[in-house]
Amino acid sequence: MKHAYDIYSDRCPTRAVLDRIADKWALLILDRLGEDRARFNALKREIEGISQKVLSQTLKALERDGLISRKAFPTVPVTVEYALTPLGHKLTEAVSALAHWAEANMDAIHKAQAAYDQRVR
Amino acid sequence: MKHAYDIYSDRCPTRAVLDRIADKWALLILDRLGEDRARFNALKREIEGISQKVLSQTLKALERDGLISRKAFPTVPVTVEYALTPLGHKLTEAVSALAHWAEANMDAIHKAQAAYDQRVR
DNA sequence: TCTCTATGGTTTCTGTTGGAAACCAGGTGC
DNA sequence: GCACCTGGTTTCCAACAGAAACCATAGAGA
Repeated sequence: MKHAYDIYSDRCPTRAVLDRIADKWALLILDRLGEDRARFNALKREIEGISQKVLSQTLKALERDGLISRKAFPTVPVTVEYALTPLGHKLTEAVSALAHWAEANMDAIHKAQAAYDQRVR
Repeated sequence: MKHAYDIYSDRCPTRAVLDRIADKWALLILDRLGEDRARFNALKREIEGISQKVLSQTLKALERDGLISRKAFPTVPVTVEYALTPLGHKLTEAVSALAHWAEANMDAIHKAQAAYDQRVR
């Protein structure tokens, strides 16, 4: 057995991790940082719709999990740069696949939704 | 251009889709149905900690998006079977990768968290 | 008959969360 | 002094998640 964890188990610590990465904003941040490092306000601008609070919270959580790194430069005004760690980088393949699956299969989903709404109405 | 969608854009419909699949319970359900079809109460038992309400809601949403199918058999008591559609099946590779990344990298995350908590304390 | 089981849900209530906006600290230019 | 840049934190309210109760149907057992 490679590891004793079971994602289906209530008490398994992997659940807490899944809960964190199975989050719209965390996924978008990881996907964006997979392209290149970025600063706080750049993330805020590029990931449209994210609030400062949620961005700040999510970055902090991702940093605590060792998925991203935070570097502050004593410039004026202060510059803070976020980047993927090696651990986080391994994640981005899966994350990227998920994010871009949504882009690639949007049409099929639209059709399914329309069909469902017609059936159920 | 293969498609005109941009996951980083606020108004892009892919955002709604990402919001739905970037959900702890939806991911676990999809991952579980990737193994084999299952009935309502089987899902409820196997995916520990999910409530009936959330399971019901999530299944309904996934069905509307065309990712899973629902079949009701007029047995007594009624039997309802959920399974992946072809569209949903394409998703499970990415979903599975995400869910099992959490299992595989739990140790590294634990270490990162401990290190972070020590630094920040 | 009356109760207990099972099925697959819906409803109700309450605590936690998410997002919008305001606020904050430090420093520079006008 | 005043505005403005950075990267945040705080405040407030509406929306959501989860726990528990409830529902309809029907078969088994006492």
